[in-house]
Amino acid sequence: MRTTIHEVARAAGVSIATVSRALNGTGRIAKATRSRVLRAAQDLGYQPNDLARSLLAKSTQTIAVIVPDITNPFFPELIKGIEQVACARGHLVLLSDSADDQIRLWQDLAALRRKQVDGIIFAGARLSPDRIAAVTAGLPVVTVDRETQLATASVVQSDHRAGARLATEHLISLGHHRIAHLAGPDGLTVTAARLAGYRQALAAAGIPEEDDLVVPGGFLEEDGFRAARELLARGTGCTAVFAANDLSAIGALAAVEEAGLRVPADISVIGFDDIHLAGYIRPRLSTVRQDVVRLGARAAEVLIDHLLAEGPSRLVQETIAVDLVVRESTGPAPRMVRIPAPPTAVTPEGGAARA
Amino acid sequence: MRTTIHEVARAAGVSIATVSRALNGTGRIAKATRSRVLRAAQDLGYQPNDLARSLLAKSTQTIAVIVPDITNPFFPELIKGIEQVACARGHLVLLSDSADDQIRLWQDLAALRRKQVDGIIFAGARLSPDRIAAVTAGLPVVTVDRETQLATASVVQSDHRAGARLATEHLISLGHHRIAHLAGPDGLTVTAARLAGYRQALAAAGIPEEDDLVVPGGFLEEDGFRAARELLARGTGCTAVFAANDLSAIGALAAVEEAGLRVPADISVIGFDDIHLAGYIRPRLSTVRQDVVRLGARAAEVLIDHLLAEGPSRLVQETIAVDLVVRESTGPAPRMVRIPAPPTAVTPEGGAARA
DNA sequence: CTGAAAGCGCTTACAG
DNA sequence: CTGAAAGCGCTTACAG
Repeated sequence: MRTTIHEVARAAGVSIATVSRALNGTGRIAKATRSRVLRAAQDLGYQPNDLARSLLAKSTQTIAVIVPDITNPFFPELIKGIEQVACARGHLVLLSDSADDQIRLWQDLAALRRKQVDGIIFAGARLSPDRIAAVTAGLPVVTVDRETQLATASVVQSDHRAGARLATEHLISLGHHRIAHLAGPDGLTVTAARLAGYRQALAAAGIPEEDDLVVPGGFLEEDGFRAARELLARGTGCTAVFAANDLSAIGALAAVEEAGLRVPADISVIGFDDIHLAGYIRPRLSTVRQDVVRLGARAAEVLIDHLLAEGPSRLVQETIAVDLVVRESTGPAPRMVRIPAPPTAVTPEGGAARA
Repeated sequence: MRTTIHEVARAAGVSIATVSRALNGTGRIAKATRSRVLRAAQDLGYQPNDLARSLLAKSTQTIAVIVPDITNPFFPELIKGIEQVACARGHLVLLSDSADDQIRLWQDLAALRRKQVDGIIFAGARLSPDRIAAVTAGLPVVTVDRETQLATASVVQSDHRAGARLATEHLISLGHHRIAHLAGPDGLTVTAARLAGYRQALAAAGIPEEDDLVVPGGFLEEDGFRAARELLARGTGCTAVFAANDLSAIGALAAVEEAGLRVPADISVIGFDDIHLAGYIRPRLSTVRQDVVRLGARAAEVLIDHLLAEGPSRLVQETIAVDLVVRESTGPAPRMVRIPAPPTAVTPEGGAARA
């Protein structure tokens, strides 16, 4: 049994009210009483029980973070940023890695509410705005990478569109005309924003879009691998690829090599994110850097500001700038386009594949 | 203001005790009353407040997970496993990414206790057993990758020593004699265990150890990069490198390439972990696979079992097997050893470096 | 400056 | 089967 305020009160010979005041430094209290109480608390190893405290205060100093897949390197960085400011501002973080599983998400969300979290950071969610609203009803919410007309949520996100434009313009400036895009997962605003930026850049350069050059993909290595293989099999003669993110770019790199082509001599590849590994793999990956830790930090700051504000606070819509990082995976467009022999492309497992 | 049990009681025309029983399905209750209460709760959107519940129950159904750096791909996988079973068994996860910062760790640990978490999973901690004991006093603890004589903690971990032996034996079987080891961070039992396995394999093969071939490193790409560069500069003529983990192996790969050597033709490199990317980078990384998600799942299971057990439960000491994964970064020892010109090795930034 | 009392939102013996 | 009461561990007016 843990020591309670009653034990401390008895040991110090005062009432529990006095102990509470001494410990919290609230209200007038005699110096002597105060130190007597402090001593007693110390001696007994007393630790206040936040459950009781929170029950009164109607605040738990806890925020929930919901992510779809903590295994994707984007989210740990985001969480790092969130944790940093949460800790600094006296909050704890309750984590749910469930957003990609509707059942579990629902379950976790309910549990989180019952636990009386003060607010929620929703990252990379595939939930529709109204469902989010329904579930979080009343709780302050900050979404990351999820533009939404949600009347109750602030949004913090990187400037995906500008980043995609940057990446595409970089390829154009290297002389590429036939530039492919391996898109992100369906139904995410990030996916749409990056596609839009890609299109914008093409349009601005007067390069006509070709449907064949946009391939559905995803955020994992295997998504990029598959998408790139599909792209190569189409025989579009593209000389550059803008991948949905770094992981898919790395998958694309593997597919290109599989096809017997070289990066960047035959095909340039650029990603998005600038994960830590991007500078270590060969060829070093050109990419668009987003400051994910800062993104998380800002999300937490915005949320905690909401919590501190009396009444309904003004919602925030914040966009964070991104940078182009040029490394080795992008280079000048080749004079002559080498076309791989698609029918018998080798799979990574060593077998033969047919598109 | 959220609806409380009182509102529901009034709406259903019963006492709060009855509401409680109806909602929890405990005790005898008339069918009609029960459904009347359920309706009312439904209509009012009633959600019980777990703070009050936990105050009585002396259990919050919440476990804390403490990691040193969530950005290291090992930990997200671990957390994924933990989350899966925690969720399945009705527990929530409170996360603290503070173990590498003593101040914050201390602070978080205190906050976690006040929040009345039911137990703690301590992963990759650099804290001494007695300090852990002091802080967690009384709480069930499971440590991951941290053998400790801690009388109060169970341990779940991969078989690092066996894995290191596997990796080293693999290199030996390829004809390598001069095998280097880029060690992990100082003071971690994982580091010691992997070093021990490496030594065991050498000894078993009758290969004498050389101090020059063991280089202090770490778990990050830059650690592996630096360590490998240092190793190359020593001119030891080694033909194979067993790196502390995959990230450091990838750093080593970069350093080897920097020095103008080829992998595996000139030098073989093997890592530890089998992160998802290992099969996608070029050359594909040979490594030792540990099932980190399972590790996390087991840690959570063991902890929750402790929570459910009446009284002090028997501590568990569980070791999970690992596998050798051979890909492309390891190959036969070269006939002739190529030695790089150390004095002017090129840095990744393009400048000249001196060791 | 300090204590007795009420109350946060629940659960659970104890009566009836 | 149901309700009144006590109590979980605190904080905070309200008196004094």
